[in-house]
Amino acid sequence: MKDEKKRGRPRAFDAKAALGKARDVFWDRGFAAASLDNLSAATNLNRPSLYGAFGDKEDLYLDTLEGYRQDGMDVLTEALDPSLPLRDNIARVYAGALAIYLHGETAARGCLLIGTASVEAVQHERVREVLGRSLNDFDDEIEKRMRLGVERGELPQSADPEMLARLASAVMHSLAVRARAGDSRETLEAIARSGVELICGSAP
Amino acid sequence: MKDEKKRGRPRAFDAKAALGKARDVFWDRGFAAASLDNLSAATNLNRPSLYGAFGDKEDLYLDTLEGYRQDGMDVLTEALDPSLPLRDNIARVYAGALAIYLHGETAARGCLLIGTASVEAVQHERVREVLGRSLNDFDDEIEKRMRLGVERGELPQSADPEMLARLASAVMHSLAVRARAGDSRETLEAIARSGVELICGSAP
DNA sequence: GAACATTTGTACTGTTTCGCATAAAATAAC
DNA sequence: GTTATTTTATGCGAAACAGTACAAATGTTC
Repeated sequence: MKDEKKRGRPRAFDAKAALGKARDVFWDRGFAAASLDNLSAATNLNRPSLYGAFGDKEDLYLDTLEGYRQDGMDVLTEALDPSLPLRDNIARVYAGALAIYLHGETAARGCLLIGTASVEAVQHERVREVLGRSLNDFDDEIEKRMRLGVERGELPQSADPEMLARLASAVMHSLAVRARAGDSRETLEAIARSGVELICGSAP
Repeated sequence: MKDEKKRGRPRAFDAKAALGKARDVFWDRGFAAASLDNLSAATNLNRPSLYGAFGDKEDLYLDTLEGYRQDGMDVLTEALDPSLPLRDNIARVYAGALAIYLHGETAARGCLLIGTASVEAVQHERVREVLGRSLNDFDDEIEKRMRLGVERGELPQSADPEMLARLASAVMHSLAVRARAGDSRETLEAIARSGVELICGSAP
C-alpha cells in the first residue's frame, strides 16, 4: 500500500515536508493573515499544487493543526513515561512544551493551537472542534497518569485526578500564552518549576 | 478641560461607544479577519470618521486593547478587595473573568487579549507589548494580594507570593483559552473551583 | 452675517486576496 | 509508440481590501 504506483505525473514534492513549511507560516502569522502567496513561497509550491494536494486554505490549516496535535500527543505520552516519578513526568511535559514554544525568529511562537486556532475558533466551527478536542485529549492523557499516581500512592487518595490534570494543563496553557507574549525562557521555566511543585505537592 | 468647545463641526458620535462596538468585532473575528467594512458597519461610522477619530486599523485595535486592559484591571482590583478572605478573592477573580469570557453569539469569546492579541503578537511588536504588559500587570496585582496573605497568615510564611500569583493567573489564562475552545460553563466553573482550592490550599 | 475649522458621506484608487482555467509536462497502461 | 491520467506552471478574473480625495454639511469665532 506504500508504493502503489499511481498513473499520471508523479508529485515532485514531499507532502509532509510541505505541510511542515506551511505550518511555520501559520504559526507566525495565524490563519487569517497567512496569504496563499506566503504559503506558496514557503512551500515552493504553486497555488494549484497546494489546492490539488490539500484543498483550500482552511483545509490546509486544519491539516497542519491535526499534524501538530498528533506530534504534541507523541511528545506528551513520551514525557509521561510511567516508569518515572510523577514529578519528573510533569516536569518533562513542561520542558517538552517549552522546547516547542520557544522557537521563533522575531518572537517566540508559543503553541500553534492556543496561539492561532483560538482566534478562529469563534467563527470557524471546524477549528473550534479541533482545538477543543486537542485540549481534551491532552487533559485525558495527563489524567490517566494522575490516576496511576493515586493508585501508586504518589498522590493522596483524596486527590481528584481529573481536576489535577486540568490544572496541570492550565499551567501549560499559560506557558503557551506567555511565550507568545514575549516572556523570557527563565521566567517560563520558573513558572514550570512552581507548577510542578504546586500540582505534585510533596509527592516523592 | 471637559467641555472645551472645539471649533468646526462637532462629532455626531460617542467615541467611547464606537470603541465598544469595534471591540466586539475584534473580539469575534480577531484583528486580521476584521475588515474596515465590518468595523464601519458595527460602529455606524464611515471609514473617514474612523480614521479621523482613531487612526488606522492597527491604531484602533490597540485602542480597544488598552480599553479592555483597563476594564479588566478594574474588575480585578474590585475582586481582590482586601477586606475579604484570600480564597474569596481568587474565586471572585475567576467569576469575574468567566462573566466576561462566556458571552458570545455563536461561541464564547474568551479573553480579548489572550484570544486575539496572542496571534498578532509575533509579528506586531506593539501588540506584543500591550499583551505582555497586561499579563504582567495582572500578575502584579494578584501578587500584592498574595503578599498580604502571607503577612496575615492566610498563607504559610514559606509561600512564594510571586509564583503563587503567576499560577493563579495561569488558571485564568486556561479559562480564557478553554472558553474560546467551546468548553461549557459547568466545566469552566469546576476548573475555577479546583484552582482556588489548589492555589489557596487549606487557607481559612 | 462672513470667515474659518472640523466632521461627514460618497466615491475612488491601487493593491492584495483567493480560487481556478488552461495548457504543457511527466509518467503509467496498453 | 499511443493513449490515458495526473501534476506542474503561467496567468487570469472577480471580489475584497485599506486608505484617501473631495465636496457638502455643521459647527465656532469674529
